[in-house]
Amino acid sequence: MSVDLYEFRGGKYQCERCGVRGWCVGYCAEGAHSGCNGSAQARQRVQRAGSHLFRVGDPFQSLYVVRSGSIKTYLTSEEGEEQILGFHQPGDIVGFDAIARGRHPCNAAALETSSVCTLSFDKLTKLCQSSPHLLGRLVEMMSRETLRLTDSLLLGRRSAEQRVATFLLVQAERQAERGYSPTALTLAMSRTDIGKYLGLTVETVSRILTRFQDLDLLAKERNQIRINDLNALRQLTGEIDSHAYDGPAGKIAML
Amino acid sequence: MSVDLYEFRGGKYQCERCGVRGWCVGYCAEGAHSGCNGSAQARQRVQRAGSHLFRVGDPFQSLYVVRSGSIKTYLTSEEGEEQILGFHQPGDIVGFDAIARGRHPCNAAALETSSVCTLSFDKLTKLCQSSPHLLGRLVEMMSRETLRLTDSLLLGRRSAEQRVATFLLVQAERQAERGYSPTALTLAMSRTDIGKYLGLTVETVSRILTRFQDLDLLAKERNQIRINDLNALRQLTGEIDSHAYDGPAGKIAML
DNA sequence: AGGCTTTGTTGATTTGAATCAAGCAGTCTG
DNA sequence: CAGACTGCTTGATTCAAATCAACAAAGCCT
Repeated sequence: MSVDLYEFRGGKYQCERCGVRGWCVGYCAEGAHSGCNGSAQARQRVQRAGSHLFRVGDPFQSLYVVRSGSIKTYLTSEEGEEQILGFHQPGDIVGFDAIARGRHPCNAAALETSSVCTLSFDKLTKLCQSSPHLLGRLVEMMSRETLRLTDSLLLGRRSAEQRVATFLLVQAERQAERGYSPTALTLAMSRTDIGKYLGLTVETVSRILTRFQDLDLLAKERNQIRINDLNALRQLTGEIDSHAYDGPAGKIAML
Repeated sequence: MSVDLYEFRGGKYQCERCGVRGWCVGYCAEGAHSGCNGSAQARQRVQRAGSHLFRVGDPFQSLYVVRSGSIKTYLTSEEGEEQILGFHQPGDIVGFDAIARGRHPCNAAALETSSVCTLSFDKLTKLCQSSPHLLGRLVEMMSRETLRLTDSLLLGRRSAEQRVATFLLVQAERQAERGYSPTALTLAMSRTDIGKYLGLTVETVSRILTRFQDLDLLAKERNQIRINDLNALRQLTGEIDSHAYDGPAGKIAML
């Protein structure tokens, strides 16, 4: 079985040197832990900017682990308006929402050139039978997804300013988790996409960002944002419970 | 092991005559399906109106299956404002969001006298090792939860009128799923709670309900709502994709 | 380079829902 | 039973964000 691993880019060997393996269910599924004698045969795949991993209605075969780049999931209303459900970055898993009905209930597209690993869901569940560790990991990741969604849900009930401030801090925190500077952000998404994600218009997002700049909380230049005052921004979120993305023990708290 | 079943109210015997067993992971866990030789030892428990199943920060031990009545999950912001995350009815499972961090990230309280079954999560995961069917069911229910949250998320981006109309239709659909009339609703929650759930003020909810009544879409009297024009209401939602709660094949579509 | 499109910013105006305020109908309580 | 309370409704006013409108800057083609 482990012969297969080398037949696909993204097999065990790839996993060993993958930057997100510590987070990755796929890594466990490759037999990294005792009690597992199979492989989910993760296949690595490159997505060009704008290309789709899947679209609404596509039959569900596998979960996707983002290895590099970023992916957005979204829905389009019949009036043609796009609603962005989430931005997914390295280490994130996309596709849990498709399990229940066997079809993807949303679209997923790459925001920039990205690579993802494809995890066969059938194989994954079979492997869960022999690996309690993997099962725990899978269920934990799904639970984490409900936390992320709950956070987004609550964010939708806050003011525009709070939404934008929170968005920036979450981006900062996620960069910090991955060892990048939390103050020098490179946004992979357009202002329009930020608006579609936060449930605001582009104009509002733009206005708030310039307001933050005028207050010297940040400096912006195209998709580069330098955060000058992380604490002030944190005040503005009016947040209590950012419980998602708490990965390596909320690094940003110390910043 | 199966001796235990009768030591708790809600063991196998109870499950056999439980109205929600068709939906219930607990029922599978009680050995209803081949390949399962253990029991999650579901314990039935009665909750008085207003009493809590758990509160934010409580250690996570088990999932809860609603058998009768209704449960709300909510968070309270530091300003003391309540945000309702969901209303949970018979057959629903509460607590998935606690798995990731081992603590409940929200509160759960009964809206009326309710009974719930407690499913030990430890035992459940152990049983999943021997029962692929149970594992599939658990993962499916968790996926369904992400769909529910996504729907709530999208609902937050619609107009107040669309939110209220959608809320009523979802309630109607859920009653229909359980064999009750989809047009004669008995709301377990107050207007205030509806507002807290939809991200609107009580006043707005009240105004919209009276507007619907003035348009002869419904008749309301206290917590009793009779829907007169299901189709008109459906038009008002402006909805595309109500993908959650599609249980027994969207019965309401035929109404 | 010059035209074209896309993306972002800024300003003026409108509007949907919140807020503020008051009253009413149940129902709880001493 | 009176008074207080709670839940619901209705009206007047305010306000935050959407909409409408214009323009600037950056990328893209030939």
